Amino acid sequence: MEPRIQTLLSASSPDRNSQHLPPPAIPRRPPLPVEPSAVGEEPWTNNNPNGCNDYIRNEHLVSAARPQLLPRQKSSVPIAEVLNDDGPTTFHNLPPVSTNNPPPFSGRLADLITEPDTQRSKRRKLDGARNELNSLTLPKPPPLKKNVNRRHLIPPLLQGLHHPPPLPPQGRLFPPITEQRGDLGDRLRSPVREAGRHTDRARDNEPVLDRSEGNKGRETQRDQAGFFSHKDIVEGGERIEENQRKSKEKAKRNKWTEEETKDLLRGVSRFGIGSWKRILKCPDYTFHGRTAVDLKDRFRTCCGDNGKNSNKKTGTSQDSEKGDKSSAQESNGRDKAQASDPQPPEASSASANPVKKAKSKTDRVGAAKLAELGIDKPFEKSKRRDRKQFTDKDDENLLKGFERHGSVWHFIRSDPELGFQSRHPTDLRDRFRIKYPEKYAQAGYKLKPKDAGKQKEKTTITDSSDKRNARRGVQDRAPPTLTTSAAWTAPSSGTHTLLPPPVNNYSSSFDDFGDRASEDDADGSYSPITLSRNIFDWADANNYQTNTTLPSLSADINPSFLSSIDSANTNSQTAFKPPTKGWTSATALAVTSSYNNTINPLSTLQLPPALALHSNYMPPPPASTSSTTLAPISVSSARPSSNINPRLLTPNLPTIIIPNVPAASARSAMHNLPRPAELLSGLDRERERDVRGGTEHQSAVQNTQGQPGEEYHSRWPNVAGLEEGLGERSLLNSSVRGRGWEE
DNA sequence: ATAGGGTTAGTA
DNA sequence: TACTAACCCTAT
Repeated sequence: MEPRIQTLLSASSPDRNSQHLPPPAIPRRPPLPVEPSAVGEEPWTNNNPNGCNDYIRNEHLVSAARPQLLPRQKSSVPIAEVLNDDGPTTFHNLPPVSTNNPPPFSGRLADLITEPDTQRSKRRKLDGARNELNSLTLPKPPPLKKNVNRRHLIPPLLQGLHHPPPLPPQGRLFPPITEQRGDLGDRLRSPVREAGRHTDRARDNEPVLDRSEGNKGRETQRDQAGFFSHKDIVEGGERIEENQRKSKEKAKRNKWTEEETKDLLRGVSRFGIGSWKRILKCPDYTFHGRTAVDLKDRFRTCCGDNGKNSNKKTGTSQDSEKGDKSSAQESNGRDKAQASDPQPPEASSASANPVKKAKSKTDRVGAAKLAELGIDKPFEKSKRRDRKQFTDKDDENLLKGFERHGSVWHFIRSDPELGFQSRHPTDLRDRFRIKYPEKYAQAGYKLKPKDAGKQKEKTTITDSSDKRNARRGVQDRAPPTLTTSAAWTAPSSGTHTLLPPPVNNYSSSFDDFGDRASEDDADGSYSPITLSRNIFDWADANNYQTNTTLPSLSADINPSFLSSIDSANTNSQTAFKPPTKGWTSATALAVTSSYNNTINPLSTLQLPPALALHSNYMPPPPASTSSTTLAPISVSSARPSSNINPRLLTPNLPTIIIPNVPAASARSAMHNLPRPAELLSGLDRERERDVRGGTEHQSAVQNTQGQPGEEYHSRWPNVAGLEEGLGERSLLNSSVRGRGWEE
């Protein structure tokens, strides 16, 4: 294989490299330290001004590895050159086939576009000469890493996917960059994008993250033959075409045939009004590309709103307080009352909606026709409950209930003061998700994609500012200010005061974090680690104890766990899915500590600046200190902590005492571990807890504003903290503790 | 009991 | 027709 590769390389490389592929010899600009770099960073995004650019330039790498699969590489006229002639955006930034020190690309779109021709030609000569040499001595593809000294917080998992795929001809379907500057900038600043970038990516060997619109965070995959699937690669481009096709298809109206209408009516007669999906799926009926909504609309067209929901009562708007909603509700009730008259649909609609009938007379289905279809009785009513709008008062009560009972929806429902007896617990949950998406997400629930999108936008700002804070280092920064939307679910009744971690002498121990943060940030690869709650399940299953010593934990680190962490680290939106089951938070933390141990002897304190486990609950902030800067905290686990004897805790091991969490939510919710600085702060307060000598369960309830031991009867979690074990001190200040866990 | 995805109603 | 919100279903 290798001789073959060499043969091919020597045959084609000199020509190609010396004449046509002049890579930049020197970086034109230093990489921007803060702003994520632009287009060049993400060769497979739609942001690329020239969709085939990356395809071409990476073809060298691919062809070196599999020349037999790419016979066109033998062409004396490299395809890159041919294509370069096509447009103004040439491939002058193409990397050499092999260089020991490939120059970093600033990643700025401007660099791609505005380079003067003179520079271009100069570089062409230089690089041509250089590449000629290289081509003689390089039988293998160039090394993937250009900066092996770069420290990784987590071992890279995605490096192997950095090869861009050879695109088929259709692969050049990347759409032109037409988005406006602002859009591009926004996209480039997106957290997903930043998270996906990797610290020491060799640009042409990078993992290809397809971040085209609607496909963010999705990793392009190779197919069995080792190629990236065409589908994945050109998906971004094709999606647009597909959408255009779709909208064209949608544009032309698909008129209902008589047979379809008959089938619809038969279906309604059989399954009842509202069972659109069932009707649609029923093989007895034929519909031409209809959706359930189409069926519903068609039925309304041909039969009006009659015949349905006759079970609905008037006056369901008794709690409607909004004028519009109320009136809507009432009219709804009126319609339903009318519809409750068990007369044939046609007769009902005729009397109830004369206007409608006149409007779509031809579409109306008469009783005769219904009889003809064998429908001689009113359509069965929908079995759905009445749709009942949530009023402002409802929302208010819902929030109140949430503060009172947490996310135990059936408690909220049962609370007589709140008046949700007619609702189902899930109704309350759904409404809460809609009305208070931030709180919902912070409570550890998964937002629906739509809501999540909104939520992401909100949190992006906070995340990036936190990152900048981290970059500045611990010493000279205030703890990240967490906005309500980002950090806390704040029961107004809360009286706990969580103080910001004081800056202390330990802070300097974390200078390395600042360093690392800036390192990572420079490349934009830094992101919080997101772990799934499955780690808790896993830990349970494996009987991990929170007092396990760090060394043993280190020894037990599952490689795939770290890989998974890295995977998650690459994309902050990716939930960590451990291979077996979960880990306890303590385990995860210890793992992290031990991992960082390779960096700094203060192993137990070494946490990434914003290591984020997923947390189901956020301890409520103090009502009186809403502006106080607080660290994101909260660690939880699937087990109550009261059975853990603090005396048994192993020195040097951070131990997280964990409140009970619903198993279901434990699987997917978010946790945020404190940052190192916050872990280091508040040491003295921990002594207070130890002196009190209560169980973890009790001592975790702590108020730093003179109300120690206040018990909060709710589902709010208590995070008892990380037990340092050095003397009487603990790493956690009070901010890492939430409310007591009393149920 | 709950989480999360799916379905349907209503509206612009 | 698209979209949102209310409601439903089902696996856990």
